Amino acid sequence: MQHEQPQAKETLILAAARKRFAYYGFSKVTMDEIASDVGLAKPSLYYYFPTKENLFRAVIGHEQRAFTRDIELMLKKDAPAGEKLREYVDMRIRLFRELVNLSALGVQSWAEVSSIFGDLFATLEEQEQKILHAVLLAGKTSGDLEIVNPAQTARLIIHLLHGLRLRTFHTRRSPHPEESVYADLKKDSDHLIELLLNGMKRQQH
Amino acid sequence: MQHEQPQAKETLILAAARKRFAYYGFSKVTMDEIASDVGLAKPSLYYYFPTKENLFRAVIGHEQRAFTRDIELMLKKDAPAGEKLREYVDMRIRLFRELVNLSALGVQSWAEVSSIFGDLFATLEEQEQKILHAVLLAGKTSGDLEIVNPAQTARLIIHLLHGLRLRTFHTRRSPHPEESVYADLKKDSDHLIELLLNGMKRQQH
DNA sequence: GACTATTTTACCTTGTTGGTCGAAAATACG
DNA sequence: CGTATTTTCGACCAACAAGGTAAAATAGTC
Repeated sequence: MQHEQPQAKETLILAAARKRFAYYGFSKVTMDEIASDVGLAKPSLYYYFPTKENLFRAVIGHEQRAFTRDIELMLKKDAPAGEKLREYVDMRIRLFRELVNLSALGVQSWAEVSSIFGDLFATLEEQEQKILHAVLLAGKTSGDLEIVNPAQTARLIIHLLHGLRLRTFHTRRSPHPEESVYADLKKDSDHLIELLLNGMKRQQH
Repeated sequence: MQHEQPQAKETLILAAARKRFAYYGFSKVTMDEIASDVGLAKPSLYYYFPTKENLFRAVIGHEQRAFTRDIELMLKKDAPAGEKLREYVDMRIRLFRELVNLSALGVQSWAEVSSIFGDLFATLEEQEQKILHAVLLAGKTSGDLEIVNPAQTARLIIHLLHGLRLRTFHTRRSPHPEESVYADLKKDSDHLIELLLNGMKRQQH
């Protein structure tokens, strides 16, 4: 016999977990804290989520799905491909920033935590490939962009943007990247997109 | 033989510790992390500070001394006692907020952490008593305020403001008080001061 | 080379924390 | 009211993290 709204409790736990992970990062948050936040004893959490890692991944998955939904909404707009590309970059940096916050680290390296993300990243990259491919294809079809191979170009853009994001790990000095780190990332990313768009724009006669 | 600038290393450690304590709170910060931040191995910290608690208290003491210096600067201004009282309240709330951040808590209660503050609070309260007494006495002397017993009034004000600050612990729901908690505290504190000033203001004829 | 200051490696002890289990409590239904 | 199911919790365990120590190594100066 089902209690009313069992998923409601799961949602509460996810929200509480997300809040703490976002501030303290994965390793510094304890299951005890999350349990207290939702008014339960620690063992109760294991009724809904088998492990701490599982709970963390559920939080990440939730963020990713929200990101994907937002991207899809953005793509539905009637806008030139270039504008969609720029918008996509902004949204991707926001997701990246959020994931960095969610896994903010003590002595634990990013490598340790990225193993928890595991296949979540692979899934995200697949989605990104589809998104960018669709954007570039639409641009080619509409005549906005000159692209020989949209799929290959999409993959290159993804790799370049990823490389720019990776660079932020090598320049940071404190547990949380300073605002300037994200500002620099955005500047570089926007610059890259503008250069690529200039190269892809069909000549105006 | 002295290495160059030994206090320099202490200052670096204090700065690194303060930064981490301010974000993560006393219990979640590890000595390992602080050591890494200043490029040392953990045992090196114990060369400069005997315990983690000692380091924390040194950080708190530093904040307090800065607060006291700022207060003394403010008091040197040529301004009416009422205005100085209002300014004092603002500065005291800022210090309180900073100390709350510096000791932000996981499951650890404020009571546990306040034992670390120990005599630091007693020292601070002594200073506050002197400060407020001086302000009220100056007001009485200048004719701005009607006060029978400035020392007793100073003590009452300190206790009332302290009570308002204590209330914030019973209403908070997350590891870090929301902005609104401090906004409410400021509103109540300002209101208190205005009421007291109205009662103390010498009648204008 | 002697002396002092600073740092590090290796280590110890204790408490924390992820996680489990069995039982109790709460809820729903006939 | 009895039974079934869901949810919760106190007590507990094992592994590891973290505060702290000691001895040795390193660096600087005379």
